[in-house]
Amino acid sequence: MEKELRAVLSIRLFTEQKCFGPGIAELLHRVDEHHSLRAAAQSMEMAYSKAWAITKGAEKGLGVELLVSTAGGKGGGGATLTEEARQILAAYDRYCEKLRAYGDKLLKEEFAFYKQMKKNDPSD
Amino acid sequence: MEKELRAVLSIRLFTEQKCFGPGIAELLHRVDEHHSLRAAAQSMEMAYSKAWAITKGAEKGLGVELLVSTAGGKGGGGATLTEEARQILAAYDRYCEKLRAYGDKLLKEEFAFYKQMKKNDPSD
DNA sequence: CCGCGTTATTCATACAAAAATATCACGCTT
DNA sequence: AAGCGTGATATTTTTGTATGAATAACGCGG
Repeated sequence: MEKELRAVLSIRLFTEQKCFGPGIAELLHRVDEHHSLRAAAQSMEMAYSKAWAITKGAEKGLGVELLVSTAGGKGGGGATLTEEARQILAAYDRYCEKLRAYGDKLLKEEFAFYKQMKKNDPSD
Repeated sequence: MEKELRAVLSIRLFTEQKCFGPGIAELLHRVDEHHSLRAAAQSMEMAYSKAWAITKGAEKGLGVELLVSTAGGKGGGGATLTEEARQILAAYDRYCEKLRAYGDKLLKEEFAFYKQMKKNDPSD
């Protein structure tokens, strides 16, 4: 019976306010997929009002427009990502991936003693 | 007017359950300082009941005793860290420090374009 | 020209997480 | 033996956050 130790990183970007994290990142990915903010929110079981709020917050914090939206018309309208949104999203994804990769490697180094500690524990 | 972009990492350790994070880490540091769980919690404006709950949760998750406590007696009792707690705490601190250092370096690399993006933004 | 489905926005409510409170046991000290 | 300040624990209260409803504007399609 092995208790595997793992690290979970939550990675958020701030300017003068919280502006980008895993929530908005996944949301933007899904907007790109569904071409609609409402459909994106629904697909991840997030209330539309929250989806709208976090995109507004991110746009305000970053000082960058993230969505191009149209209301009415074919299909009722929709939303797509700006070029800036794509760049930021891609950078965030790379940043998270590299940081987690390093975190995994580092965990093995710094907590090598923990396995041993548990092995010598008679209560386990 | 410079909007400095920064990353905030929240680093938590899990086994089969959440067991160690910044809250318990700071709490343990303060127990070491105050020789009391109650005083430690108070010093960081944390409810004692929460302090007790997170130490129990950490002990259960890690499978390791973290505190040696006595109730009653001189000063009413107190709590000190076990040797295992010291080791884990030290490892967690080193882990966080190295990860954040790498995160800072990586942020400059991956988000270099962002500064430029903002410079070219006429709305700013 | 009316209906449909979207974006945009606010707001009251429900739910979950955190904090405060209450209670008891403990064992020195006086 | 009573009091003090602690640890231990359950219960109640408060706070924060997410949700879903309500409303309006928009513009294509039938």
